[in-house]
Amino acid sequence: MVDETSKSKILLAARSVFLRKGLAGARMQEIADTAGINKALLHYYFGNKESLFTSSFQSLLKEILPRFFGVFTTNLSFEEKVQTLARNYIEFLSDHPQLPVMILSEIQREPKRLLAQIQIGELIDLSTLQHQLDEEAAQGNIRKISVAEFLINTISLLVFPFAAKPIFQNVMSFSDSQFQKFIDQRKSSVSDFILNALKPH
Amino acid sequence: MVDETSKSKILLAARSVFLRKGLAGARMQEIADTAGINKALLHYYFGNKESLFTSSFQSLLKEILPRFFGVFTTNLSFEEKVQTLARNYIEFLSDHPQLPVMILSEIQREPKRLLAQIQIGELIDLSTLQHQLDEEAAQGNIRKISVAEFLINTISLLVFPFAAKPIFQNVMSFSDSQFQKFIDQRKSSVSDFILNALKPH
DNA sequence: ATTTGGTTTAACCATTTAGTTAAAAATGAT
DNA sequence: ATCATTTTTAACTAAATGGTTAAACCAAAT
Repeated sequence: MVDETSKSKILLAARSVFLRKGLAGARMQEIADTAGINKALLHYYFGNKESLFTSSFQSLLKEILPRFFGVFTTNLSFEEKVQTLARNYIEFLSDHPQLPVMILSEIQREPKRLLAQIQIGELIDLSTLQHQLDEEAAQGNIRKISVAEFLINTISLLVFPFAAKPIFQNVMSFSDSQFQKFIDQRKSSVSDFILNALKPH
Repeated sequence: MVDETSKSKILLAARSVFLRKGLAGARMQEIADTAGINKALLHYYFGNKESLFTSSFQSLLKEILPRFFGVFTTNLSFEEKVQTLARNYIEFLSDHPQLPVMILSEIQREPKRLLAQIQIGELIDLSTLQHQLDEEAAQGNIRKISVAEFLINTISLLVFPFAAKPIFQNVMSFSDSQFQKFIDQRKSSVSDFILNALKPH
């Protein structure tokens, strides 16, 4: 059963408007309209714009972070982890292509306020992942690589194409459906690319 | 000799403020103050905020695009092109880490207005690059790869770490200098990563 | 029937901000 | 010295916008 309280309707609406306009560009009135309620109720529940933004950001992160990093707490093999990660990211971001840019830009603009909410440490144990990478390297399955480099390379390949979607489509003269086709292929091609790059000499 | 006209001082100041605050978040007064002139002169030269934004964006692109894509019009070998690309991107973005997010977010927010200014076609000939990739593949130097996939993978690996800088530093507990050290290593490690990924079976 | 909490209405305030204006001052070329 | 151009000053307008308020309304629970 869907949560249809006004509070959650507001959070959903705020998410959608902030996603398109950012904090500074969003209008409280538009959020109220989108939520199908009035401006007074916005302030009744959330006090002011910033606190609404923070709340909506928080509820968003709560939803997506486990989806993005949950795979690291599984028992999958290294190869399977990479493949699962790629599928998870690409499938979710295909439905929310504007998400990366909005998150990145709001964090860049006010890092302290938002970073506090991102406690990835609870979702991904860096030292365990580093152990797995070392283990694979010791067994000659992959080259030696630091967890920092592995993570940033993997996430870069998965997320950036969505962040750069409009400019990429422009450069390549891709229609929306061509872009989506290209992106779908990446579910496998990105993991191939990464696993190849990590193949021992 | 540096161009010290008011007009160019304004463009520089606008660039810096828009870079930090974005179009909606920027204040004309702050731009005037940064430029060391008054608000009336802003409007005297640029009429309104949007036209100032467009002008400053245009002057910015004119400066950075050749730096980013000029390598594709050289006679360098494929390997050297990748290496040069990596160096160029990383060196420039190290000095302007906020640039990617601001460009991506403004393009996402108003694609038509800004994409018109990005005529990468004049800087990078896709079919020539595709030929070079095919050629290398035919000679057994690399795997077969489309120009779209090659470009997006390469640019992703080079640009995304800067876009994600604050969150990455947070996750990794990297200080600024640790981040810079990590980034410096990527001048070679990214090209290695790419060239490995493209090594034939 | 009354209370309670959520919700609407609609008017209102205060502030910020883009943009304007007109006159004066500075600057530099002729 | 004069003239055109650039720049400043400072006050002003108009609009947008975040936020407030108080009274009324409604539905469900008691």
